[in-house]
Amino acid sequence: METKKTAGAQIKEIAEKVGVSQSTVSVVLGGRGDRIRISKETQKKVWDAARELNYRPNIYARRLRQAEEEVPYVLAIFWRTDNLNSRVGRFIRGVYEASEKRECRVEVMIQPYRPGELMRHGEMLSGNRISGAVISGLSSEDQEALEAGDYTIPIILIGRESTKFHCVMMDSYRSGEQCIAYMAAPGIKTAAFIGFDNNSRAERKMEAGFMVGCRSRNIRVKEDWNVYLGCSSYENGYGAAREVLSKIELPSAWLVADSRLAGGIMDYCQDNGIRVPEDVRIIFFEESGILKYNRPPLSSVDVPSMEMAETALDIMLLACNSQIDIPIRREHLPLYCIRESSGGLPQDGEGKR
Amino acid sequence: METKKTAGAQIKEIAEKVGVSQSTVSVVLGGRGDRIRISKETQKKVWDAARELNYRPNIYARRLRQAEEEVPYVLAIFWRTDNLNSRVGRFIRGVYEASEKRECRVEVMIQPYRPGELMRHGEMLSGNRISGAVISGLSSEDQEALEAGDYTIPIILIGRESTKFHCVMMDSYRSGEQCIAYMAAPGIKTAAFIGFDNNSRAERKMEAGFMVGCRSRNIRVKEDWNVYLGCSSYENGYGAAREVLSKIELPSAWLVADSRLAGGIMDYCQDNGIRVPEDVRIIFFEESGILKYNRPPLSSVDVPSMEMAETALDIMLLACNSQIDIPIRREHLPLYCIRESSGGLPQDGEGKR
DNA sequence: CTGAAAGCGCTTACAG
DNA sequence: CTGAAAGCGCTTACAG
Repeated sequence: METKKTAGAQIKEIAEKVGVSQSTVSVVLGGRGDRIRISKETQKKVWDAARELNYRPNIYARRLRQAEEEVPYVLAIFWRTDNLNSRVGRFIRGVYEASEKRECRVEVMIQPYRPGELMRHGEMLSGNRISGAVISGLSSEDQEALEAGDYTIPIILIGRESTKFHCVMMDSYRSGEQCIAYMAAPGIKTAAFIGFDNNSRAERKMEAGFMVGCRSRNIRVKEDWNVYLGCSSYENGYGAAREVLSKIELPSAWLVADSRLAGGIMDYCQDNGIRVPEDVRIIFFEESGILKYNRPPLSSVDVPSMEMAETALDIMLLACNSQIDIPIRREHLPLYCIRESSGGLPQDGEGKR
Repeated sequence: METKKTAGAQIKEIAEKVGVSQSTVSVVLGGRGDRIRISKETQKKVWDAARELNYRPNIYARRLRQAEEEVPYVLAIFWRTDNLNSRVGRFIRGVYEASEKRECRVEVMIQPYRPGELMRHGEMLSGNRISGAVISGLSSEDQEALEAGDYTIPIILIGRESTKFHCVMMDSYRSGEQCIAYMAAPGIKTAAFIGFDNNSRAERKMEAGFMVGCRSRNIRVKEDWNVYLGCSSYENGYGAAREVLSKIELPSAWLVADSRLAGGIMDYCQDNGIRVPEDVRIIFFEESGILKYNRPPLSSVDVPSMEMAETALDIMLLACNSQIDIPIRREHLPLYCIRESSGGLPQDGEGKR
């Protein structure tokens, strides 16, 4: 019928070469030679032949044969190589904990991809070789290529809108709104947003939510007061703080789109006698393990990776089990680490929603 | 012979229920119903039955059947749930890039485990269901349990010594030595190490290397000058700097075991007119994306996760292909991010070895 | 101690 | 448009 597909030797060839049966080879290579009492001599011949023929066991065949009670789901997580930072760790943890909670076996494969090259792994997405896929860090280009394809498995985008696929994202607008809610206080008169020139859609939404939230609280904001930087650097942070402070009236509340600007901003304030949080309240986007250990401890908002992972898993399970045919879209509230820099410290010491 | 193993419905049952052949069911569920022109009606019946019987495809059977030219290696990475930070991302990236370099297909599974519960996944390690395993963050307890077992697949420990398994680690001793080499300069008179009470073996080695390196350069060090903290906090960093400065003569060079102490240490220096790097040169252990944006930019040493991943992959490939029977042990030099806080800035702006 | 044979759950050429 | 049958590469009872 069909011809042999895989390159490389298999158990059969080893058996032929050594002149023993396949079972013997299998037992030896499976490490059970001694237990089944295959002669030392035969064992050695088998190992030698395996090495010589460059044998590589087919893990899938083994797994199929040794079938477990419960067939696991195989979830592939596609993550951009240039973005493999701590968020991927939290995401993985989220998937793991959610799978425990749901009491289902999920095998997590992680597939890094370079921006622009997602479709090099296209065969994995369209070949029914996984139960579902989560794709993070998609560029417009990659998304377009992806949407041109046809898939039977559920595909879940993280942090990107799509009409064709499921998507799980952070509600950036509400996160901006909520930030000012955390910082608002009777005395606060003005507010400003510090972001970037080439800002993402999510960042623009966060800014919009922040501005609207300010206005609804009668905290004065102006497009003009906001600062847009070319990139993160100490100098840009320092300069941004100076620029904002030259225009606004204190006390003020700031939302900063990147915590790497913290050093420059905080130093400018300190150098100029601006007290945080008394004169300026600040929340930074993107939590870093180090913000907490600043003086004052710095507040942050971040993508709730663990929760988003849980949702992604749920969508996969749902899609695998009941053939939902319309894409699901879920927005999550961000993760707040509210510390002193934003004004009030919640009672539990460190507020995480 | 043997009885059916897996729970849940299979293609066969769906076929029986609907009254069609297995091929038809397979084609429909594989998303090729239209292409093969299965009637819409049959397709619907198949889907309905699949849902009703709670069908879950066996991915391994699919993969075996659709065998590719090259059988991939399946590498499982065991990582502690409480340690899923940015290092796991770098490690994954390292494995990916190394597998590209070696031109071999490697499927990376990531298996989080809770400290003390590694052996809950023991069956995965001993069942020949993967090509090899990398285990990071092993506790003594888990290691002991692990070493009691018997395995045919290569197991590679990250950052732990073992006589039974392969191991890949950072050369902490040399990293301490090298840190003082970076900070040494004619004027530097003293040096100190800031670490923790419950320090790890690796930390003790780093301290030892640092001390020896100092002495060999005639930079004065004393056990008494070193400070050992209970945990990381702003206050502990601040206090540690005060304590060290009360004993030593300037200029001095410090190696600090945790970059989260940076805030407190740098603030104490600033508050007391101690200039970094003129009076005190500092290197912190553990790189954080934010250190670079401090003023002065802070130097760090860190575990070279990507390189270690590459080595781990090489060991797995070697072990899979030639049955090395003695454990391999490889030590790596750390990753240095040398910035202004340690004195000299290398010519390329940011020195990474 | 070793071999012949069944079968894990799927997909795919092929015949009709 | 659908079915019968082969076979992916392994492991495992069972017979000898």
